[in-house]
Amino acid sequence: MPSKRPASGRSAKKKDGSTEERIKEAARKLFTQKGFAATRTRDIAEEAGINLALLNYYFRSKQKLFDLIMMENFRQFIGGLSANFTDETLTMEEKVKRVVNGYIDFLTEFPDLPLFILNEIQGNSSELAVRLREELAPARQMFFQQLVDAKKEGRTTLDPFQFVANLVGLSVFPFVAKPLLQRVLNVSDEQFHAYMDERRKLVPMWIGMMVKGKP
Amino acid sequence: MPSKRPASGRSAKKKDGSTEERIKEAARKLFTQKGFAATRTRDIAEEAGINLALLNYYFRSKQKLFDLIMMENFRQFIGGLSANFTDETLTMEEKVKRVVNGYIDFLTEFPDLPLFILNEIQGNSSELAVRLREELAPARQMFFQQLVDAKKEGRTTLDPFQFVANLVGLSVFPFVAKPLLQRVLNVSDEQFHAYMDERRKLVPMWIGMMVKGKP
DNA sequence: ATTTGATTAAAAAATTTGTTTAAATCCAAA
DNA sequence: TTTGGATTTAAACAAATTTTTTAATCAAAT
Repeated sequence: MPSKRPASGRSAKKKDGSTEERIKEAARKLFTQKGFAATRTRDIAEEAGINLALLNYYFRSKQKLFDLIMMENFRQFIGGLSANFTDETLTMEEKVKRVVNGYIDFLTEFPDLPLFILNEIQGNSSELAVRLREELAPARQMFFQQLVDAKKEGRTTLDPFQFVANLVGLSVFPFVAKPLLQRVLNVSDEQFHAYMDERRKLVPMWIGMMVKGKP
Repeated sequence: MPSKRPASGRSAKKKDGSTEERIKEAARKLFTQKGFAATRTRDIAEEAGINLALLNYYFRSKQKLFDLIMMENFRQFIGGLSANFTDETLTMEEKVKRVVNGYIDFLTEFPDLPLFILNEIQGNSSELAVRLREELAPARQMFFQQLVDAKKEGRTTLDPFQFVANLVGLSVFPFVAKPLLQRVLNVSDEQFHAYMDERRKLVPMWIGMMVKGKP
């Protein structure tokens, strides 16, 4: 076994990035696309254009590599959320706007990330689950408080659970179901993108209507 | 190799259903729960309480068994949708009510089906994609017509794509994200069920608000 | 009673796949 | 230029898994 991780020295005789980085990117692509079990180390090596043994040389094992990728993906996924919701200076409406826009930006760039996350949370539970709650605890706390206040002042009757389910359902679900929606409704990639762009304004508006109550 | 598929004769010396059926049910459970790659034929055999060789005896291969299960799952998933949307006698509001209720019933019973379907559609494409469009073509046709009519009469400005994205997002997404929502918002299984029950009325109401336009 | 299909246990064969080894190559510093 | 460690490669290894085979048992139908 290699005594120590190779220094981040020079290398990268081929084209772009260091080989370590190329392996990570290839792994990220395949893991997020097909999950852990369905991804073979050989595929990662081929995608990265490197020798199979290099994968273990740099990352010790498939599992270690996967854990690394998963954690990075995960951090990115909830990063924006937490930041927006713990901002004291923002009104609820403003938060919603920012979260929706943030997700649409993010998911346009990494469309297969949410499905990956959802799969992992269902299957794995242990590792992810704990970190999930920890990292989102402050945001949840602040959000609940804000909703409770609004309820007291009679500005809404909407339960926090339903609120979150709707917010994330309306913003991230279209990306999760992108292939399905596109096929069933006969929508091109460009059209889909345009629809998502529309939703930057629509979703906050709809959420607003839901919050205000039943007419 | 077995020359012909065993007749569906009697047998079933153990407890319930024919062994063929028991294998299928075990396979359905594991495949939908963990996906193709992560499921071992040994696990299926054990879950079904039968000998490993029987799996190949009845279904030839893991892949064949999987394809069978997938198609059946898939049919069930879109069955209700199609039926409701092609019913000429129903108003749009009534359709929405029925689809939402249908999904909540269905997904309460088979919570991990949608994630399975979404994964398959993303990964596989070819086989599923074609059948998907074929089976839903009449429903789509009728639904579009109805929406176009409503637009003409000024009853709505909502695009069909956004309509469907919202409808399915609000009804099925909570189930897809169930583990995530439960952990982050600290919700028990019973509470979750209660929330979903609430949504039978809430979602149609929200959809109604969205259709009517922006206040 | 004989036959036939269903079922099991065990093992073997065949494949797939993660990991390791041993040797070659490369590069910067001595 | 030589040297030594980092990097890379081809090949093999080892373990897991799917599939096939063989032989034996059992239950029902002929």
